[in-house]
Amino acid sequence: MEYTLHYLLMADHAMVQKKLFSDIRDMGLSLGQPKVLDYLKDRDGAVQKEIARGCHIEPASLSTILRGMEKSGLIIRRMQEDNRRNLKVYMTDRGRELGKEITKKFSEIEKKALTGFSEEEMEKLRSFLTKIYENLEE
Amino acid sequence: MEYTLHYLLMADHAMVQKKLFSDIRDMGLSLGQPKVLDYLKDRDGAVQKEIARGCHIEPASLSTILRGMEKSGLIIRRMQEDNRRNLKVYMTDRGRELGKEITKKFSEIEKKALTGFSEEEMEKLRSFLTKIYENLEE
DNA sequence: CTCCTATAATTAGCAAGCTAATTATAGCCC
DNA sequence: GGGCTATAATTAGCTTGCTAATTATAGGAG
Repeated sequence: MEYTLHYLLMADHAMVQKKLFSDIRDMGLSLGQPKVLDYLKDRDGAVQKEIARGCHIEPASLSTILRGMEKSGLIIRRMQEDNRRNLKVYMTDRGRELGKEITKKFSEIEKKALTGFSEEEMEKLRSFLTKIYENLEE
Repeated sequence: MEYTLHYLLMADHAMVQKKLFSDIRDMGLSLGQPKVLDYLKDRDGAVQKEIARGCHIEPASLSTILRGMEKSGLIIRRMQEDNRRNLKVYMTDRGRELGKEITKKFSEIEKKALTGFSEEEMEKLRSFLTKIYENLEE
């Protein structure tokens, strides 16, 4: 049985989400939040528009996720005085703390996923996935 | 910038979904339906449980999708007389027709995604993605 | 200054996906 | 047969994600 690329991507993506789910839940997070914490890790203070692009979701989707994160004290949003349309997003201490756990969890999953891969194969895989993105982005 | 596997998978998956979206919409389908049509293509008459497993979604999620598909005349469900818990799912002519278009669409996207890949690279990619799934499945 | 357009974020309404709980049937053991 | 357990599907309630429409602000052209 020859699987399509679409099928394989879907399967892997679903599997990774599934692996994440229970731990995420235990941390009191929902599934959309980890990617935001991971993004903010190195870009604290980013504007919503940028975060959405970096997380590959629409600004409207991000808006809902951030509302929940703000409510549960993971981030705060501050309006920019020089341009009142922009909201910069900052992690709270709690957010930063959970962010670290998420990062650790991501790398655990990645390690397990890549069991048996040589250094060279990992590099190839990464370059293939990047190339696919670029090809479709046109 | 070194991206995590999780990030790259997420990005590619999101991009493929995005590419599908508009064409899917034009065919009158919603995003959950194509994978089911694609699955049924070679397995008409499968039982819901099997379809869910093959599509990497939960039976509960499939249930909702199938309700919509039955309502719009893409499939019919028939109870098995020998085991009244099982529902076999059959494509209608309309379903089969749209299934063919979906398959074509999938391969168009795949072709675009793999632009510049050698035959050997495609094979490697497929084996990597399969391996990742198996590693995580444990 | 006013109008027009562009941009950032949000809201509304929908589909997809999940878990947990429910319903209905099956199968086994006494 | 009666009662336990297992299994297939559905329903309920939630979050994520989308598009389309709305709100608020910015900025340029006349």
